[in-house]
Amino acid sequence: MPELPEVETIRAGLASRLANVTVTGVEVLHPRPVRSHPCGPDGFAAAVTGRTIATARRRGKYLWLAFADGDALLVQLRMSGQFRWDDPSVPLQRHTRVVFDTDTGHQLRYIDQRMLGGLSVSVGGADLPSEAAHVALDPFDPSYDPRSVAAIIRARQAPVKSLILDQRIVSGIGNIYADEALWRARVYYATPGRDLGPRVVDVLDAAREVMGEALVRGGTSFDSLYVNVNGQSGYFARDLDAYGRQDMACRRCATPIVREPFGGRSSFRCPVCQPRP
DNA sequence: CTGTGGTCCTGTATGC
DNA sequence: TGCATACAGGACCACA
Repeated sequence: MPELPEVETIRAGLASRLANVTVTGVEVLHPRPVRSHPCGPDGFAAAVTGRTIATARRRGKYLWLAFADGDALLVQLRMSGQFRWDDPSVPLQRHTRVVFDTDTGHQLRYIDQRMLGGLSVSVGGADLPSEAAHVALDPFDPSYDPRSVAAIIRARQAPVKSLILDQRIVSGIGNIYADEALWRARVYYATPGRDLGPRVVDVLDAAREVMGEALVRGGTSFDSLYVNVNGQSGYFARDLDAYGRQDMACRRCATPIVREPFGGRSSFRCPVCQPRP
């Protein structure tokens, strides 16, 4: 569910609370989110108990808690994963899957309605888990080079939206910000990468711009499925120009926004600003 | 290698 | 009131 601005909001919240915090106990309430651990839920709990967290890091939508010993707890929130930082007296909310007790007295709680996401221990992964090494840099990485990303996109014939959603090409962009970037750049989502010409740069610039604005607002939230570690929603939904605005007036030309199926999900566009070629 | 579609899950909204 | 269907901020995998 969360895209880069939401994951970054969560990462910052975790980093500010978890530095030098030790995990004193782990309770796995549902086995699925720890399915990738070879020794099952008990093995996962044993592997994490006693670890001291140094910080929280991120690449694209991949998030991990870097342990002081060089290993890491890798987190993929996917569609519905979230973290909460709560006092143990606060009742567990529905869909709580894993509870971490810490030496601060507070609990870190992993909640995931759909359980498409998961937690895993990455040996030696404190700096960059090998499981996330295939993920490209995101637009806010100091080493991000939009020109090389543009070159990759212009060499492909797949639809531009598929390409900017491909986390191996550029990371952090999901369905919301893809539609927002394409709206800002006035590009039709199914335009082949190789037909974009100089507009590739517009799309990439727009993606970074819109995600940066969303980050300042604490991310995009429509409901309780995205909240920060305090349980609060982000405020960017009101600023969206395309996503979720079916039949509402385009903020540039007043034409009703249309929703169309694409790649098994929904795409929103302005039929005048982003015409099909 | 490239592009596409199915799949993993649960919950909610909508229509018959 | 049921029941079926579609859809949801993601990403992996098999297949042509």
